[in-house]
Amino acid sequence: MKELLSNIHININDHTYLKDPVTSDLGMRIVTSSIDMIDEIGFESFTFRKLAKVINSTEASVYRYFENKHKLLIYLTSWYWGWMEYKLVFGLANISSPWQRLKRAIKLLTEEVMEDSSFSHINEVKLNRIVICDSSKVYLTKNVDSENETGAFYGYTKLVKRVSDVVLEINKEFRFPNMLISTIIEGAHHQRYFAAHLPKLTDSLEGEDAITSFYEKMVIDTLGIKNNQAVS
Amino acid sequence: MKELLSNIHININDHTYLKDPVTSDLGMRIVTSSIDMIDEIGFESFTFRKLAKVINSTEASVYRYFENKHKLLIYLTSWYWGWMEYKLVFGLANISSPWQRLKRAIKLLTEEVMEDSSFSHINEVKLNRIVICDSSKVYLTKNVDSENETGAFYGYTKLVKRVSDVVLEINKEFRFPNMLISTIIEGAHHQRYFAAHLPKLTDSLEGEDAITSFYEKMVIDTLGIKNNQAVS
DNA sequence: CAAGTATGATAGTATTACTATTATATTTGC
DNA sequence: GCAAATATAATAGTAATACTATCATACTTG
Repeated sequence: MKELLSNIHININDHTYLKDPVTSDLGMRIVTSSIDMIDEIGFESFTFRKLAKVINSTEASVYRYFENKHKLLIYLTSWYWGWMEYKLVFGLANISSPWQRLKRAIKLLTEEVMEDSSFSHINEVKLNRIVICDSSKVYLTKNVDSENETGAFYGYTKLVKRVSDVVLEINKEFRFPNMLISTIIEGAHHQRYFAAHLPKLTDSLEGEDAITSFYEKMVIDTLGIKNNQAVS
Repeated sequence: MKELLSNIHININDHTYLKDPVTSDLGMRIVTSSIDMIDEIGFESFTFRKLAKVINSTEASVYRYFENKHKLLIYLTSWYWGWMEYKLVFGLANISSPWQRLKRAIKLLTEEVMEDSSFSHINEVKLNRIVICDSSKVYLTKNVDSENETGAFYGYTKLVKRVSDVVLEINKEFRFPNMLISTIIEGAHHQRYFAAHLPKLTDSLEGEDAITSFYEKMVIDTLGIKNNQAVS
């Protein structure tokens, strides 16, 4: 997937920024360094003032790109979901068996993230950690509804829809496709966090990715083994 | 469950407060009104200054009970998990069938919360909404590890342990008991939030609690139907 | 009734989350 | 190659937040 497409670009809803950061050097530095900083000191301690200092710019200049740090977080998480969707579309291309498609999708959504050299200004490993810690903070606020109207969570819902459509390919009578997929996405993130910080809330297995194993088993069992080619 | 036990008291780890709020009138007002306010304006907008005004006290007095609003949130969520555990113990008393015990536990953990008149200073319906929106914010910070050491999340882990023990009663070979239970607790909360604000991420059913139905099905299917008396 | 404890009143500080203004580069269009 | 537009830097300022400190008073308890 690396250098195949040199000009891939993840589209982000333009309500999240005031000025598109990919259109300038300063914008790229804002994105790159904000990822570094949020990963390092946490979203709560992160401020535009600190960021400006690191990138040798000013607070006012950063504000020309993003209204506030919350909007910047929406931008970063939207990028992440867009990136995941792009990886999903690639990963499922030419795979015709619905069970295989679903298993690949689950793996992608739950496994640990590796760096992707296609996007030099974004460190996907760090961004993944940010998504795990902070992505729920973008919608767990009193402004969800108005922000949702502006399309702030479009990338996330689009990804969920795409995977739940695969679920429906397998069992079109299944009544909970979106619940199933959003449960595994959020669940896998939580479990990775628990594994690192609150191990009593999770389980680990020797020499195996317990999280991916669990969610794969869960989905297969929940969808039923009737015409299940999943075991193969 | 109402007036059976007039002196029930939920024990909270004393690292979460500076002065136990149940020991004074001011303390009770802090707890009661902070629940009202956080539910109404959201945790981000909630400040001790605003709270003090509402309870006719001062910022400094509130600070004598809680170090900061984050600690207050830990107190509130700990109370909630303690309360859930108390309801769980009650709800499972004298039920000997493990499957019945598990089904009752899932129902309790995933269903909508009703008010409990045993605790007059706490509105459980509002507190449940706060837990749904804000409980993850207590551990999704850079201080998790040190706060965990002080026992801040003990109530939550204890509840998860108790239910995962029921899982192991049914299938002691099951490799993911904690993951399963923490997934349904966090999952059910998320899904209720999605149902209210981001409906594309969930599914709803006419005349039925889709969330409880889904998680019950999920757990039953995932644990296997071998010696399953669950359907009965 | 004295001594301790809890609360209230008031004030003050550092930091955050912005907004505004002006000057200086840099790019682009002709 | 130059004018016009645009982007950024420099600086300053404000309101709100998240506290901390001090002192007076009221209330409780031994």
